[in-house]
Amino acid sequence: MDRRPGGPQAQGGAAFLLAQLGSHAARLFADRIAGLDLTPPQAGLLRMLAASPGRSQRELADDLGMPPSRFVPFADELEGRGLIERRKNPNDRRSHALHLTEKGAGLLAELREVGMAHERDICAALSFDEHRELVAMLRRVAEQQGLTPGVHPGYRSG
Amino acid sequence: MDRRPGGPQAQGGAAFLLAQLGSHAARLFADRIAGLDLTPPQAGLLRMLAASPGRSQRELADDLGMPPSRFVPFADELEGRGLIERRKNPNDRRSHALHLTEKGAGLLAELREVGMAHERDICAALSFDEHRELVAMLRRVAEQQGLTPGVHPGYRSG
DNA sequence: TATTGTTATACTCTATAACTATA
DNA sequence: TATAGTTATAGAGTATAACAATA
Repeated sequence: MDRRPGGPQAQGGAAFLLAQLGSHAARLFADRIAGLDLTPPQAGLLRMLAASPGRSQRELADDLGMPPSRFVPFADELEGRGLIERRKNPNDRRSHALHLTEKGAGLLAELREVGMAHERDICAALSFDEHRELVAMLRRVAEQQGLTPGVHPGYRSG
Repeated sequence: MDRRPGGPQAQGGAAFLLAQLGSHAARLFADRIAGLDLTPPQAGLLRMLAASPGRSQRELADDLGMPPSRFVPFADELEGRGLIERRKNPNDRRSHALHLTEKGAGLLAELREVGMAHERDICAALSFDEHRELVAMLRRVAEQQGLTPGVHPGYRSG
């Protein structure tokens, strides 16, 4: 029986473990990609641009959970580093269509390798089958909670 | 086969899902306990004081991942609300021994109920057995990653 | 001389809201 | 008149470091 004060659910329940492990995993990931001079939101944008190129800044800002005004200097830096580019939209000249550059695509490839190493480290305690089961359960929970696959605005800093 | 750009691990791996679900669960929990006028770090301190009363501010600040200077106004507010109290330590008069008041213990009881409702909501997609399996796996992962049970400094804001 | 708690300051981060150009 | 992007400003939140009391 769990006698830790605060109640078993509070400290040992799935919700708490998810929050604890999630913040741990996010911090570790941030440390890893710092070696590529990227922050988690920056990595997120690169992935989003690879998945669906040509979207407007406003849409992307919404997905990243940041106000449009904050997105501007955020995109400025990546553009200055030659990783993304703003293309003029001929149909609506107010909006910019954002795209990954070749250099950006190259960095994204490195990012994927880092991501796989990260996955291995986080799940080191699990067997191959257990890992598969865990992913399947987490996916169901995420879906039931209405979370969009592949994007989360929980990123912090950057 | 998973063809989403960014790679299957990046967006669908366990590490990503943990981060996504963890931040989701943490945000939802923060919303819930806002009804008790508590932030996640405040709730964390109440639980810590119930688990091990009489510790010094420095120790508690370390566990919460905040500098001692920030802990001062943080504890001030809870003391002002009559939820915790600073007792003089007769052995070392530099340090304060922090304790939960009766009122603080009462609020902690409410907090537990909120925590259980939170747990049910987050795991609504899982059967009883699946829930048990998930918790067991997450505990193993957390232990292998060297995380301290019951405490995590990933809290934000408050 | 080192450590606990505290205070003060300076800085980063962020959102709000004003502004422009297109529609 | 409404919207995309941008800029400016003001506010919150935070850490760093100086300080006082005690060891």
